[in-house]
Amino acid sequence: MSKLGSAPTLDDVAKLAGVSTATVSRCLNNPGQVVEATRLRVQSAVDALGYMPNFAARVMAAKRSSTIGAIIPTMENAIFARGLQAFQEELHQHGYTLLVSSSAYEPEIEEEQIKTLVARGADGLLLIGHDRHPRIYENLERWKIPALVAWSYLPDAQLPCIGFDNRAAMAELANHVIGLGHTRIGVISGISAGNDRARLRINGIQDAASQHGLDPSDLTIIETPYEIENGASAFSEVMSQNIPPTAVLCGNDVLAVGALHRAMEMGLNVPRDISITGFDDIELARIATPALTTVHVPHREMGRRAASALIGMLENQASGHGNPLATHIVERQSLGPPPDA
Amino acid sequence: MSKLGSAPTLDDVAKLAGVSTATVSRCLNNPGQVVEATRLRVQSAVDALGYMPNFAARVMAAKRSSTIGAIIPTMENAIFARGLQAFQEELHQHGYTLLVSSSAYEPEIEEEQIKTLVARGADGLLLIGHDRHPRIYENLERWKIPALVAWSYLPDAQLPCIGFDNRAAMAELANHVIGLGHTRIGVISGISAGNDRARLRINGIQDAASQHGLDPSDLTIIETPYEIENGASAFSEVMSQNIPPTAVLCGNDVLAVGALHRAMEMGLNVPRDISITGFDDIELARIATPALTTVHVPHREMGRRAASALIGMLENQASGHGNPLATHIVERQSLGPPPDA
DNA sequence: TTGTAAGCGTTATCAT
DNA sequence: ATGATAACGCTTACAA
Repeated sequence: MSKLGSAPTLDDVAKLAGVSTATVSRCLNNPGQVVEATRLRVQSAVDALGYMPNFAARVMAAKRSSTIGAIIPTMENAIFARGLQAFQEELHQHGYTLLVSSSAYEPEIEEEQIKTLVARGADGLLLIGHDRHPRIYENLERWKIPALVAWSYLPDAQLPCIGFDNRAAMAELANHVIGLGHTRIGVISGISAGNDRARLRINGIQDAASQHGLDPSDLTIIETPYEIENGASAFSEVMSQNIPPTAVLCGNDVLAVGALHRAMEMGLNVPRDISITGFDDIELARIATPALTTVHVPHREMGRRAASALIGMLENQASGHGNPLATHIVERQSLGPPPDA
Repeated sequence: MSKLGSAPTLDDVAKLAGVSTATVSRCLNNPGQVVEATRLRVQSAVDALGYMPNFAARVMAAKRSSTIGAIIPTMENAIFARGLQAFQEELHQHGYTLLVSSSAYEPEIEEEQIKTLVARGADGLLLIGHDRHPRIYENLERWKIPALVAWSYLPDAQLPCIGFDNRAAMAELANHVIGLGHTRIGVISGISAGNDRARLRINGIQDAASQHGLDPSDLTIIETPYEIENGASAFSEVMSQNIPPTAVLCGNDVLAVGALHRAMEMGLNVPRDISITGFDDIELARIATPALTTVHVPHREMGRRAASALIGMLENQASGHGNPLATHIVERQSLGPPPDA
């Protein structure tokens, strides 16, 4: 019997409708199994009481939550926003709810968040990138909870993944930059430790350098957390060398916008005096001044595909594996030939 | 008895440690009540099994979840990011977990999200702004679930609130603009229906106009969803009048950045040819070109205070009511005197 | 200090 | 088509 002022329960509804709790439960979950007349009676009892099923009780009894958990590195900028949005839209269409939390790029926080999400009964997990402690993969296996990695495609990863080839994508851009005549190149990267996307993008630049006969160890590489302000500081640092670079490739658009801003403050004209590029193609890249030349990532499609793949793993024991997504360079105004060309 | 390959339960831990489930539960929740020796034994059983308490079961048994739900209008831009971040940090310090969902500025979605969060056992709710269907307030009361409104302070609101006076804040800015000599003023607002913040900011501008002997009905007001692109279109529209305004006040920084960008595309110099202002003081405002003159909102403090107030309501039946927070104008480069002054 | 056992609100398996 | 009833995994009086 429900106490006054608490949320009504299945039992309250059943009593009011004059049926058993089992019937009420069926009305809610398998309306087809119940005859029209009873269904109507139950429905009005539900409405009258403002009944809402108790989620915890439902999860316990059904042993599934129709909930997917996602742990993303940050919500502070738009890097993951579009992809996650598409991910959640696709999940919603299939009757799943998304629970999101962020790890602030901290491995320990990510591990804690994974536990929290599993404890909350998530049926499956979306993780960003591959770099994490082996213990986490062991636990996931032990708990038998399907997980999918996004934002990074690796052919031989431990977990199925939906994403793009960060290394090749950045190499393509770097090749283009070098092809324009740049030989002194600065790199402003995110912190690469524990972040395969950042690491692979650096590798991509190194690949392109080697390929063009440049010495990869001549690259000036600065690593800094993905924040606009840090992009600005790193730009100052990279430009303060004896022979400053003529092009600065940034690990993402956020860093690039910071660099762009600092260049302006330093009285440098982009791209006449210095070229700057980004990665991701978030909205910021379009509205920056000058608009940012960057690598376009198909965020929405990645989110959609990740959702389908994960649902496939949950419902059809599908492998979840797919093919890498294609990226492409978006040429805007921040990249040009080197000044002395 | 737990089946192989499922997550271990309290019972498994109890058996392994040779104690009752009650004792294991105490070790986890009130370690003080248990003697050192047993505690250690239990702890190693927990570790050995990789035990994680089942959240749903815990919520059912304890009848509280230590979870707070927040429904914010959007995650797509940074408007709510900082405040929410501070909110969640403060909650975390007090042992609460935050569950966030977004309503996309849709009243029906918000209502659905509230139900979902309540069904999931949220102990309390954070809502943005006051405008919503009375039924929602009735339900909240019926379910006896404490809720707090943030981002808008209203002295006689139905729910306790932590926020600032949107009307006065915008009036202060408008007064400043008019004081500079502007008489033809355009307004690019968010959709005001169902959004008291947007509505009150418009009212603030109207207040300032009246106060200076201008006719509030002479203001050109365009309402459009908070997106950069919309700010740009609205700017075109507001400038296409016979006698265009010399200053355009935007309902938030996102719209203002769009307007700024379009002004540049139109070959207008800001602020020489046209002044543009924002509201919120998000990071975007600082890095825009030119940097945006805007109203600074103490987002982090608001988030912190909201968390404290809500926890107070949950734990000490405190009223949750506080005083309005102060805002202030941040003068940067997008506002100047009118061209003909 | 520790154990026993009664719930918590559903779902799902049997009967009927 | 519907009704009993046994789980589900945990917390918390109450007993010992």
